[in-house]
Amino acid sequence: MEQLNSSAEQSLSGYHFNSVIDWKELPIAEQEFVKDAIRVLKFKKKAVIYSMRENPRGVYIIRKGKIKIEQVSYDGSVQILFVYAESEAFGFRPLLSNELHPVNAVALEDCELEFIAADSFLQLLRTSVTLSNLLLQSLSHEFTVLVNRINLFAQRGIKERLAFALLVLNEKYRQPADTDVAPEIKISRTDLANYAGTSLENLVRTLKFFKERKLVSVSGKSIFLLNPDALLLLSGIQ
Amino acid sequence: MEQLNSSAEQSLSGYHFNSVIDWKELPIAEQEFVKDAIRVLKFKKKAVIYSMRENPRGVYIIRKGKIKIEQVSYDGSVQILFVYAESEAFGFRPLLSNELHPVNAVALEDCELEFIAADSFLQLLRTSVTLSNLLLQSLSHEFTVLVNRINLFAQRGIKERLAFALLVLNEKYRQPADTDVAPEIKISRTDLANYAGTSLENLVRTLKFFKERKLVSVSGKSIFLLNPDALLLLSGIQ
DNA sequence: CGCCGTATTGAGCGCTCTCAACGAGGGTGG
DNA sequence: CCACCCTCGTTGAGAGCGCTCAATACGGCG
Repeated sequence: MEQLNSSAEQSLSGYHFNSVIDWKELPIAEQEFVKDAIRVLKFKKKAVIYSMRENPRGVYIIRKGKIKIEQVSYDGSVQILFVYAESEAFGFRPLLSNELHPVNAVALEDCELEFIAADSFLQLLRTSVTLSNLLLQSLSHEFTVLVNRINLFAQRGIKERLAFALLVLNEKYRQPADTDVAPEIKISRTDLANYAGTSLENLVRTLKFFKERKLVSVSGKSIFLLNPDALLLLSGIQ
Repeated sequence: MEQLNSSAEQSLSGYHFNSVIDWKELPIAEQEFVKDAIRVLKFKKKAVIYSMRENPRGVYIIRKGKIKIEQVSYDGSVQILFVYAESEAFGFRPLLSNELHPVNAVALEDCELEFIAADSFLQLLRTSVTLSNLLLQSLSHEFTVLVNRINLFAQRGIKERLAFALLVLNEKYRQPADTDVAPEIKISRTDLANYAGTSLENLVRTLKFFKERKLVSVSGKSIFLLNPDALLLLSGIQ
């Protein structure tokens, strides 16, 4: 299982990103600046961290918990775009392009977030070439990922999209030390449906299809991938 | 018509980008560096500028003509992701994130491109804070655009996707001086289908639907938008 | 004039959505 | 402690959208 996992992981690289800003790469002085600027915020499960059309207030870095980034359309349909896990940063992009938030950020679990206010972050950015380059590199990679995802949504059916969604979530829910254990993907059916871009009913049916073929196992709200390689094949992303 | 056009244009901002690097914002010395680094390349219609899985060779800026960025899946299906027009830059993102090209770039018309080799571009980037910031701003905006497009493809039907596609192309095909004339969108049905993410036959049918409702007019391969505002409503992106 | 690539139209099928009913589980108040 | 409710999950049936296959029309070019 573990070897299979890692092969799936590799093929995913163009389809998945960790939005991590590695502060350790900054000069010491700048690291100190960051350390001083950080405040810690706590959010309960389902709490809204920010909403669409708000002004961005700063950068958030996840210390503990997971959050979802979603977009709600005028007709009420919800699309979950990303799930961020420990040590990932979010909320800063509209700061850079001077726009309003295009999405909601909502806590999937109880969360502890580090927060750096917009002015501190932008002040640092103006002076730090290293930070600029880190962000550039990260944004460029994410561009590739998003392009691949557009293709996925434009061209692929639900089985493929769900297979893909599960593979990505499998990485997000992996515990740092547990590379050799199948992660426990703990997410509501509704959220999973909105992430895969389908209806709740269809999601349940497709999940059942996967279960019958021993690709996943389900116990309560938790999903475990039994055969990531087969899912990768199914997702048709290679 | 013109007022309608400009209102559509505004609402499109979160769904559309001009990938322009404004060299004029750089210090004079850097502008000179760029000027010396540029070579001019010519490509015939349908010529491939670069292909998926190739190493990125440098930055291209369009002096004349239009190009399409497309992704081809293992099953042969093609998704056109962007169309770039005069003065837009492309091909540099995988340079920044040190990846292979995830897409093909193909000339839609006979083209004249300015080319800056990878090492020159990266050398400039290492020293130029202004360039870093320009790119950061641009990439962040594009991130927003892509996020919105994922939503579009994941949640919307063909009418909506085509309406949206036409609105974006309308901007791409607009002549610089002609803000008061409906642009002539000159693109093959197949390309348009691949851009809207549907089959050729379905595209033709949907286009006919638009024609019958006086939303567009067609003469040969050229399409003119008669009622951008109605298309905007139809696309449901407001 | 005939050929080839492109565009258009029709018919039938399969996937996915919606609507609707039912089941399971957890929390709350009587 | 149990009955109830409320949310979440599951299953079934039917409708509609969009796809594929196939046939026909159009238009430029040799």
